[in-house]
Amino acid sequence: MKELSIGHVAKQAGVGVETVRYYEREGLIAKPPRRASGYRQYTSEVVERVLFIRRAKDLGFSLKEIHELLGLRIKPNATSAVVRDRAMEKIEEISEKIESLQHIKQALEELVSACSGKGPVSECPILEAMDGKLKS
Amino acid sequence: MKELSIGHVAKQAGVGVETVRYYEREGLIAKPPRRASGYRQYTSEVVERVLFIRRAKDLGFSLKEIHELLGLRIKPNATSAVVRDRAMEKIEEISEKIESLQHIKQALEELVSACSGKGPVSECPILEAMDGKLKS
DNA sequence: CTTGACTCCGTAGTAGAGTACGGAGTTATA
DNA sequence: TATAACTCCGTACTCTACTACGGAGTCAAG
Repeated sequence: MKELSIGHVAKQAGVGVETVRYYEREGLIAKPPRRASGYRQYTSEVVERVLFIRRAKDLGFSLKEIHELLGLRIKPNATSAVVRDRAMEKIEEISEKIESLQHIKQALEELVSACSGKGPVSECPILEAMDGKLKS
Repeated sequence: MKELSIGHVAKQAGVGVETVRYYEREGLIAKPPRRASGYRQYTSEVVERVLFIRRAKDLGFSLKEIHELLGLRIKPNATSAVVRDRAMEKIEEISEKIESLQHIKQALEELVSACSGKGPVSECPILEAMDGKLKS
């Protein structure tokens, strides 16, 4: 567990220094201790956290949702039904996302195999390849 | 195939009228024919298209990426290697998204089952439940 | 045939998520 | 120890994706 400056964190997480400061302001990462000089002093855990935020953002979660996601924590035994329910909602939401992505992926795969010969033989855009998959 | 006004399209796709016009301006949906009065005249296909855009946006694709996605079309036989490659890139990208979502889902599931007793018994937030899954 | 809802257009405003700036102090390395 | 690179902070700017406005024309239900 080495001590990291904000620049090191940023580089390791693949974001800009300003982004790290921004996430701190927004409460997505904890305010780290400071050196005498006022410089922020991180441990490598924060790198994981930033990577998680980035990934989740890429998956269509807003920072607000990510905040919620990161805040979900359950004390074993003292199982708060509220938190549990929030977590289960999230799981449901994520399952739907996975399904949608699988549909799009399938459509693209059909498209790549030259639409497997079926359908109007002219152009074959992705939406046609998706058939009725849009309903789900 | 009934004729739809912009308001009907918007309602059926669950977006605002302004959003439909915006997508038209951005080239995400085709400019529809107009009545004598200048009113836009749609077929229900555009509803599918808007639904697709919405779904894709929810999955973390930008409108620019969605534009590309919608533009992917392969003429069977005249298989343009370029388009094919773009499609395969997208497939790869989507596979990664699915994997990430599965990791987050898994972590949430562990969390719901009270972190299955392992790890520091105190709080058990999502990042701990994700172990080293962040690497992928 | 009226009248309330709908549509037209261009322009302007907003929210979310960064990104840039600039002057002053700090740190690492040659 | 000099000096380049890094960090501090607050504020302001940018980009994306809408969302609202307003006045004038159009449509459709009663």
